[in-house]
Amino acid sequence: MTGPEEGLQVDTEEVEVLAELFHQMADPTRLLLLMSLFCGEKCVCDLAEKTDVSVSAVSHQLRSLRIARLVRSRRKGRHVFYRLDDEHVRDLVSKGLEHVRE
Amino acid sequence: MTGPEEGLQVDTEEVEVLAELFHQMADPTRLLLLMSLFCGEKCVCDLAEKTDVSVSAVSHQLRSLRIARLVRSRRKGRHVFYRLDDEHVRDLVSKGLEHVRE
DNA sequence: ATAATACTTGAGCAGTTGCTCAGGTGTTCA
DNA sequence: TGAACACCTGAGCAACTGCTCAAGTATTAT
Repeated sequence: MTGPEEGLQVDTEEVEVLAELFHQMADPTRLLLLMSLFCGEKCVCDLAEKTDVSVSAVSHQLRSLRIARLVRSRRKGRHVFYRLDDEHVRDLVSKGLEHVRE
Repeated sequence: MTGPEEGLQVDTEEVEVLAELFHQMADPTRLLLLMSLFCGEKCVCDLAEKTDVSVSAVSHQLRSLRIARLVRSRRKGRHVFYRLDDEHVRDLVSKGLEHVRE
């Protein structure tokens, strides 16, 4: 009745990796940062200003997102620019938004 | 360069609701429960057995998923059967799985 | 009524999270 | 070189999470 997804086969590690992906998107600050990067790369101080979160807190969260490979960074002079690392992330957030907007 | 999603407009409450949705899918136990419900409704003891988590822990997590409207329950005799409340959840988990499987 | 089964719930606790604060690194410019 | 700017990082702490345990409710069977 549900199509080809009957009997979905997943191992424990796969579930944990997936949970970690959702975990990264499960915090309002990190989610806001990801959404802010939808329209292209931004530096830390821009992100801090737009999200109204301290530079330090933003940096901590970006580090978390970077380690989890949801964002990528590059330095240009004194600024470090962040961008989404993967279009899947954009898809997931968009799908989620569709859901909460019904 | 990113299409119609430039300048994505979201208010604070919307971000928090979306974060809460991802939060529900961010725990390995809850995620496993959701995946177990992909092929149809199951009672608590079946879910506990299949996920190898105690009945009490499963019940606590199902309660959380129920309050967040990711699952729905119905009693039939001594058993309580749970099922996904929304096809969006299936979509999100499937999309996420695609991502972690590259 | 009594017992057994299936599930729920509250308390308590160890582990985790996300923030601030203070100090550090890297880069530019006078 | 030294000051200013942009960012990173570790420590510490209050808040939150997910588990177990013990006790509860709901339903069925005898």
